[in-house]
Amino acid sequence: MNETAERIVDLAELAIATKGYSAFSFREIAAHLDIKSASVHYHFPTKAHLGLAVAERYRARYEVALQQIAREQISPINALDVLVNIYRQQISGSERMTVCMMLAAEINQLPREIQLEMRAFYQLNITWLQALIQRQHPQLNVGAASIRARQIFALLQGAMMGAKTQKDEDYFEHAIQAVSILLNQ
Amino acid sequence: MNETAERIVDLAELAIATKGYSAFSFREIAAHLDIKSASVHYHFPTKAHLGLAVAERYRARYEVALQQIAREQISPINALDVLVNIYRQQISGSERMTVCMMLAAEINQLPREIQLEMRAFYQLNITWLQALIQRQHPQLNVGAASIRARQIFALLQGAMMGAKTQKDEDYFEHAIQAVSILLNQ
DNA sequence: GTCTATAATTTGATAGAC
DNA sequence: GTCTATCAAATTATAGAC
Repeated sequence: MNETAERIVDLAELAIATKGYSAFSFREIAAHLDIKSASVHYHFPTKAHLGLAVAERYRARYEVALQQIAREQISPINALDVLVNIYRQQISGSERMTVCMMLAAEINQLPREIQLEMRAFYQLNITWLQALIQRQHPQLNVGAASIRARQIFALLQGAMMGAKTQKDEDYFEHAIQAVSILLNQ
Repeated sequence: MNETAERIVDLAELAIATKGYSAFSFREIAAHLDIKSASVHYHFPTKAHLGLAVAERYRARYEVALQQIAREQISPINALDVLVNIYRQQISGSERMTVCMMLAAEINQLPREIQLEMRAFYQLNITWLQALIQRQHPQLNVGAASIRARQIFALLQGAMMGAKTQKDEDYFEHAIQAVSILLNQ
């Protein structure tokens, strides 16, 4: 992927995170780059291709970031804090939601490949959280840890959605206070 | 609002909950009623009017339902269970998300009036939950109860989003197990 | 209250020149 | 790799007949 393609994906990611997949357009991306929409089609033949590129890169980055956290061998509590911070940074100080939240909400409207990519993103987060929970509670079995992981991830997603809807970053901070409650249960 | 207008709002609500505000169209609603889109415009001059009608009715129904639960004087735990059930019923056995979740995700794209309506819907739920939490924990101050309310509501929203994204109703059931954990903290 | 007809705009996408 | 030009379709919305 060359530099222009990369910038197209950057802008598409921002547009998806802010307006959603249904509402963003090739012409809008093109205008930001001072080129024509036909040129965007040169790099990504269809909207589905561009959307998939955004989703794939988004997941790949999380995969790297999550592995990085795991390698640092910090405590589960601190590791979870780092993850929360990654999400916090995405939404703070802007109208942006996250790619994950927007594509999750629009799941029924997405091309199949992007749907699968989103499910993989969810699974990546859940699996990582599950391992973290088992480090914190070595006696817990996989099933119980997986359930706890879903609770924490749901909380995180809901916290972001509420904060953006209410335009109130405290909403996020208040909601995620429950993350450590759930981790330590 | 006459019968046709009511059915238009019904279909618009389903369309918004399934595809979102950006993606639903007057023609689609009209087709389901075997009329033309111009006739839909007779009942609701603009898309913003129709969207607002959906949001207002949605909130009004919750207002009634929540008051009803409060009147029944059941325990906070059981009352919370009834609320969870209302959300569960909306999403179970279909591709539907909830109106609240879809409009929350699309908040940046919505006409101002619908944005305000959505914030009011959030506030309605939070306030109700806060009162419920204070019944369960009479010693808790308002601020702490409000924070706990946000946690529970975030969890509920995230649980629905995850279940629909993963097409896995167990995701919802697993995630909302944390509701009682948070209530009893 | 519903229709036909249509305007004005936007969108995803393609053909072909440069 | 970007452009012009264009297509086909969809969208919100309005005018005016019935």
